[in-house]
Amino acid sequence: MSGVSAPRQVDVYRDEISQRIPVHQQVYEDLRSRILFGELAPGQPVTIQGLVETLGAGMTPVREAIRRLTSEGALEFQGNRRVTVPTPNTACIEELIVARRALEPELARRATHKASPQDIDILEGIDTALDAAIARGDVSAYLHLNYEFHSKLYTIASTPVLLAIVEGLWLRFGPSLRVVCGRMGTQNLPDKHKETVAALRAEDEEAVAAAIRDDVVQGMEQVREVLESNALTGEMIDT
Amino acid sequence: MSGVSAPRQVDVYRDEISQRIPVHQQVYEDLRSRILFGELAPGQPVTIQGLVETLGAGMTPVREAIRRLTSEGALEFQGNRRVTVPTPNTACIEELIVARRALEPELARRATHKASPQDIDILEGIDTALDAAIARGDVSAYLHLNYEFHSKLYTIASTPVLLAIVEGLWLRFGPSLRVVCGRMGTQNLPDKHKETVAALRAEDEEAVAAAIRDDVVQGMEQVREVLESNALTGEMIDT
DNA sequence: CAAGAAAATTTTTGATCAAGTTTAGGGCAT
DNA sequence: ATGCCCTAAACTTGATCAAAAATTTTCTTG
Repeated sequence: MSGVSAPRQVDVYRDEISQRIPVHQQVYEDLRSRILFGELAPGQPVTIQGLVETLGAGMTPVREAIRRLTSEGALEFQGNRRVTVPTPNTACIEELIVARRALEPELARRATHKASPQDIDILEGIDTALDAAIARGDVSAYLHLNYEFHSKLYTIASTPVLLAIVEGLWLRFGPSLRVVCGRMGTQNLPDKHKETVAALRAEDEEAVAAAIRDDVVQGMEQVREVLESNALTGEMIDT
Repeated sequence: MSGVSAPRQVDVYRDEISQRIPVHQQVYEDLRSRILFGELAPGQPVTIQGLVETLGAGMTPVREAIRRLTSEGALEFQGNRRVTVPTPNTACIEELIVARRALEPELARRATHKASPQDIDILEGIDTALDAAIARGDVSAYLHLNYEFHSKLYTIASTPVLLAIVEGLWLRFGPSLRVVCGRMGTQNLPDKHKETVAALRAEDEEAVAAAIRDDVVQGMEQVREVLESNALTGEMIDT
């Protein structure tokens, strides 16, 4: 071809801003966020073609995202080719409690000495915003900020394997958290974030681990309660 | 609710013979097995088109299988569109030790009371075959049977969430086990399977958990040792 | 004649493949 | 050693085929 002095068409676009993110990655992140924060309710079916139309993406990327989320437990094969957001039962919640209680304090412990003062400030800032969200009854903001607090803390630990496991756990009970808020409101959602921040400032490993353990157990117990009362009242899976 | 809901859905004969397994599932299982048992070495690149040609499958199913395994930690994005079998470093092994030590004894404990005499017989049979494999230096058989022993035990626990997590852990250190065997042979690979079986027969939860804990720690320490000696001797990792 | 259920048809959705487009990495020339 | 170009591989789309759900039709029975 000629093009001796021909400028290449895509020469400048390769800056940092461009960041060619593959479509399957975008779809994955979008779906993941919507599941994690309860925008897709438990039991809700997720169809490939529906996502293709909604997101305007091709079929293969959507399939890849669904496979990925299925293997993370965020979606569930419903027997015959159907995929839904899972509805955890009591036994599942029990397992999640065991796993979170075993792993998250460990992550918190490892984050203790690695947390810089700025990190702790950020965590405190998240918690402040979280309190504000609770005060005005903003469920979505509460869910996002609560996740952000834990995620930030665990990221500080710099333990990628443990982090991946725990993030997978959050995907499993995330949809239920919104149901809990719908039942109990945001007022009765105590946490141990201030204790966590104080223990981090004191660099007290055990105290950080204990605060996170209490936070985790407290939160999961509420999920279990609401789940059991839901199972009793009626299986209303309305749209 | 429409109370009719007559079970007019006649069960298709698909139970026994038909069993139409999707291609993406077959590819997933094939790849998973090859990674878990070290047929794909750590660091080895995995290309989509290579698999398409090797397996004779289409591109979409292969992509789905790779996404799934990537999200399970069995494969790894190598930055720019490249996928390889991960090469765990010491920090990664440390994390795996923490996670396995936290979760597998818990699974074993829960399996104790659910294990039927037949289940225990099966476990003992696997261990006998395992000893035979060690005696004749059959690395592949050793790897398969060792996995089978643990997998069988954890399946008995009937805790799907914990099981999924632990199987994910196995995928991460599986490729390294073959490297360990290549270094140390099969003779010096002690386990605590007989102690486990005896404790199961006695229905002694704590003893079962302790045996599995020792087995896990013992095995992972060997992985760590070989990994460190490998890191010292040959930096064969591409820059 | 009406009502309900079984069967057949339609329609929606999932699974797979093949072709076109884009991008990263290696080879080659200067 | 540096920069351009070319190849090979990843990414994406659209089309096609098969399977399952929804709907309609028809047949049987009270």
